[in-house]
Amino acid sequence: MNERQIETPIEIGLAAAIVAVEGDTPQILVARSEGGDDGLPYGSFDPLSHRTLEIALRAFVADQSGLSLGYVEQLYTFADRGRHARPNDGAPHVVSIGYLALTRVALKTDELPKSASFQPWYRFFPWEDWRGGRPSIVDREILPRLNAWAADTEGEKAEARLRPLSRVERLRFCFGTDSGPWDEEKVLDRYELLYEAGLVFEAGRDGRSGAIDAASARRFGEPMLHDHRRILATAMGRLRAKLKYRPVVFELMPPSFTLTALQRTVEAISGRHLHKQNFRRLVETTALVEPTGSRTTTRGRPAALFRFRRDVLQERPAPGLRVGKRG
Amino acid sequence: MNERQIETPIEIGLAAAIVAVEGDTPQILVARSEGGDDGLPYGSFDPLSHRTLEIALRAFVADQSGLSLGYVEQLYTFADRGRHARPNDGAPHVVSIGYLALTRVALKTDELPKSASFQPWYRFFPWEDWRGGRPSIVDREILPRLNAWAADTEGEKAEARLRPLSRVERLRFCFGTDSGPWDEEKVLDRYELLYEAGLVFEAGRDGRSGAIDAASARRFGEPMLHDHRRILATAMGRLRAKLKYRPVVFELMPPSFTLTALQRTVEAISGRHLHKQNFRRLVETTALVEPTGSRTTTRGRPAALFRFRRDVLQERPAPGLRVGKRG
DNA sequence: GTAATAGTGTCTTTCAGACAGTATGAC
DNA sequence: GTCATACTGTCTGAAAGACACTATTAC
Repeated sequence: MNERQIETPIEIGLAAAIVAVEGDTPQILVARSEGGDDGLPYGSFDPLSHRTLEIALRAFVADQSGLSLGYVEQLYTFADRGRHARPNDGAPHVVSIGYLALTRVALKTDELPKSASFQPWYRFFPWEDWRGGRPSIVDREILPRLNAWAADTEGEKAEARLRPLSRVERLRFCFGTDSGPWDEEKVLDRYELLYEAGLVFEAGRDGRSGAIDAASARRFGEPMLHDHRRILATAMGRLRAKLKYRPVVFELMPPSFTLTALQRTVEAISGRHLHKQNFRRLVETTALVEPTGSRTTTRGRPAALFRFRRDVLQERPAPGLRVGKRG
Repeated sequence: MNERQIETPIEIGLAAAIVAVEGDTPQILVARSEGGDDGLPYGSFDPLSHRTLEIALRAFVADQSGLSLGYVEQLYTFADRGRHARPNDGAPHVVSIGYLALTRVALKTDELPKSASFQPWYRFFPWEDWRGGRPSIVDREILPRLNAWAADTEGEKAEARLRPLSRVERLRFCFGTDSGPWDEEKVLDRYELLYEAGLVFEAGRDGRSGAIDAASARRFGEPMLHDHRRILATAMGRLRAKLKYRPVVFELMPPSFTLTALQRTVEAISGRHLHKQNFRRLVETTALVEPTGSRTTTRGRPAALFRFRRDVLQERPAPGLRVGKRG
């Protein structure tokens, strides 16, 4: 039942969504190509040089950007034909493996090579930031067009075999229409819906029928090369989910921080506003942090500084900040 | 910042953990090699024949076993050197992508090719079945040896750079020693711990120093070829986790079923006993099922039959059976 | 004093976990 | 009736979600 054969040259590509948070802006390391297009840092995997995928990833990131990554997590492997290259161009087939990585240094932008920079991730996903309430782009731009798309029953029929849900159902699932809830973890589902509806730039670039013109598409977030925006969407959703059951936020925080700064960071990532009191209680009851003893001196009342309690890693089964509907 | 090069021929292998539940036994499709060793169904990916990885997976499974898969989910991509082949044998480097698949038919064993069969998954992980209370193998075989391993501070030092947790800490984390909780989702962590401690057969086979002899190692579950048991551990952990927030159990159930049968299936997978009343309330409040109207005729009081309510897919944000400590 | 930010105290609702019971069939 | 399995009613305590209030600094 085991068989093996080689037919097409295959290349393994590694793409990394490297996240840092500065103040209340989550940032993503973006590599700009010669053509001026944005993409994720990308490198190919050579099994002779590196023993594992993760080692290779850390190496090429350090090599290209000088960043030493902390937390690294594999996301997903894509091998869809037609990715990257045009069909029949004789190029090797690319299988790309997406990674999420967290780092503390978003600041030293001047130490990065010229082609690389940290960019606010909501530039690529403007509809994902609900900290200031329901974003106007959802109601003004997205939902009207998606509703029109969902009303196209002809197009729907064509995809019926592949999709268990109807267009209206998917719309409700992704965007919580009809007063349904907004689930901030469904970043990838929403991006894919917008892609299929032809609203994002990449849909037109990939030659999808029904795609809107490139200029209008720019309103639906900055595009990225290849499927890098899709990988970023996967990373955002994964990070938003992971926050709740693993203490990964602390990978993004400095060694000591105020509780407000911690809350701002969680809010920045999850794209939602949290209740201050509930958040503090949550942090307290989970015993994820301990006071350092010192305090800040900013304007207003000075805040106590805290540090992450590494002990929780062994104490509790699944420590994280289980922020609920509004925290 | 983007670069590309090809140096070593690379082969993409797909390995599938195909799960079915029969009564209260979770089963896994096992392919037996000519040598009589167990492994997962395995095929290689040819980008010319198949457009996506998932399509290729479905095709080779259908081809080899005749099974048509329902739910399919990608797990993880491994590319560790030294996997599969001996070093320097000139063979292509193998990157293998693990998949979890669920299917309803565990029964038609006679239609499977001779080399394939469904096997109870607890044969490979005897310490993971806690339905009858704490398994004796944990206390009698595993913990004594792991405690001895954790007491070896010399060995510990060698791995200190790689591992943030000490051996004792990892032991507590994985097995909930010191009256800590048992987390049924940590299947992979436990397997990797046993591997590193040299207790499982694969550790000796891979030439790990400190591994116990092959005969004793058989007590720690049946081994599998390559890293297939590791992939199976990943699949089990993922499925146990997924049960709680997505309605995946129903992929394993017949079209109509009793609530008791549903509970047995959940228990079989999660390896824990659940409270009947709480389980029923859970199912009721989540509105995941609806009565079909008919009832069973077994001995004892006849049970009402239910079917999965497909509507929940669009109604609630993350429907699943959030079974808690004891359900 | 005012502006600004930090940090409680406590109420209500929901829901997980557990108790012990009653119902309906085959024999 | 007995045996076996299906099903339910309700208590308890722990959190989630929300309310409004007090505290400490700079100016």
